[in-house]
Amino acid sequence: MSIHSIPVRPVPFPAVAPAYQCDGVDKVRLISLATDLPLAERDALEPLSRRVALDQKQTLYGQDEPAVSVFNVTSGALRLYRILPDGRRQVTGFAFPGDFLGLSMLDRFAVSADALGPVTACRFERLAFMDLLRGQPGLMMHLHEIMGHELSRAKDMMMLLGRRTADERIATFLMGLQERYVRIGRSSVTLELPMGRLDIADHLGLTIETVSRTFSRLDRDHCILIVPGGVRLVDHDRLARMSAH
Amino acid sequence: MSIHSIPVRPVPFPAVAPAYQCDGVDKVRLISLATDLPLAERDALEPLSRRVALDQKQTLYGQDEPAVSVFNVTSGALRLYRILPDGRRQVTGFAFPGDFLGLSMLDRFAVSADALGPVTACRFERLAFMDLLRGQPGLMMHLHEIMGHELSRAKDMMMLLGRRTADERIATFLMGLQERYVRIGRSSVTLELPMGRLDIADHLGLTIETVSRTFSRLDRDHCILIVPGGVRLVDHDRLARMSAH
DNA sequence: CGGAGGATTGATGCTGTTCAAGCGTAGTGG
DNA sequence: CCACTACGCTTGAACAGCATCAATCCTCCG
Repeated sequence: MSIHSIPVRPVPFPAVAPAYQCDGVDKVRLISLATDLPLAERDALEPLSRRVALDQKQTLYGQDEPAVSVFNVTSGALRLYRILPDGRRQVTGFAFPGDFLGLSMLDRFAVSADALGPVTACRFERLAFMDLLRGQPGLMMHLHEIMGHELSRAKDMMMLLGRRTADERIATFLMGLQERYVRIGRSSVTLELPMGRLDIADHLGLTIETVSRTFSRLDRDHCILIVPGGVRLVDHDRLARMSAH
Repeated sequence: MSIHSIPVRPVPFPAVAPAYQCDGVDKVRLISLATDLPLAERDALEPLSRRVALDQKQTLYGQDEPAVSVFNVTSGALRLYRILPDGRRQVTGFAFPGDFLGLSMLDRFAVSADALGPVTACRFERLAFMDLLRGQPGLMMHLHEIMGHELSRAKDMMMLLGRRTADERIATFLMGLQERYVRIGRSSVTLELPMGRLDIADHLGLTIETVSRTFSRLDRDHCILIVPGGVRLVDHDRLARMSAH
């Protein structure tokens, strides 16, 4: 088999070095560099934190469990979801490096969270975290602001789930994911999709078949290119028009 | 026409005295008694506030407008919504006495808010409000918690919009509204519906026709009783089962 | 009485679901 | 190296739930 017969199979996604390793030599940074937090505030938090590592499919916490911890994701991706008694599932979102989980700091978790692949995060004991915040109004404000953005995205999702077609949902999802990847400094030509089709379906309020069909059609129309483990956004403009904000 | 021939038309909903009048004699309480806030914290806020009054259909603020204010509703009801360029609308929620609006305190409002009927609210200048919070970590925490609940309800909405049938949506909506009315101390036998069918439809991701048909069917099945301006929840258990949490 | 606006009801159609089969790749063991 | 399985994804055909279009009704109000 000559070197030229190597299949066109695109290169796997370059492994992004976990953020906590990017910082320097002697000091290990636990809180993801992708966070919105200023350095000083991260420094205030770090002493409280402990590392956690999860393998694929392991769960970080379950819905309605007592929320003893707050988390900051440092590498990998998680899915956040709720399940109805009869098994119907709504994936409320996905978490990536830099994201905080459990920020609302209620007594119990509002959703379940499990790992889509290997994940590292740092964990804060919730009560200690809250004590710290009481003395750091600036940091508290900042976390409040982050939560405000989360709430705003939740309203985007309501619009998407309540009023948009399948095509629009998929397009919006892809564009949104790309935007998020850019913010955390990942290459934006090709989108890694660490979640499966079923996760996407349960996120967008569709079935796996509809997701698959829509992906296929977008591929056929040269709007996207389906590659193993992700998609390449080919016709960015058309996607943007479809997601029609 | 004898007194007995007076139509069975139920009595109009008893006007709930605006909360700010319930407080005492010499001191006018601006912040709604229905708030979750402890008295001491309300006292800290009040000096900053100014009353606002709206007539039906007047708007309190528009989506993407610079958010110069934060509000606390004292009487009446508002609808909160977003609109797509092509006119599709998602009503993200309704606001009742005690509710805070604009609590995420981002630079711009995430949704539009307008009055479903006469409304009074109290307005806080956002920056002054934030300054005050910096000195009141307990109050800040409290508002954060309120926002946490809002986020949790937003996730309920995602589940509802993404995964539930029309019947379930209506049942869940009615049960949820009742629960809210109970919390703010309103009679719970008969539900006032200050919003129109179209508002409900745009809230639940349905069309006005589907909402109307579902209401009619529930009425026919003696599950609810449609009365002018609202509904009476007759078969509470069946509704609860339909909303199937 | 007449008009306006919201709500209801009916007939029809479409989008996305459901059910079912087939495909591709990865992993395993002979 | 090749079966064999497992799992996720894709594709097709038929169906259903809700949307759309359109007409009518009801109630409030001038």
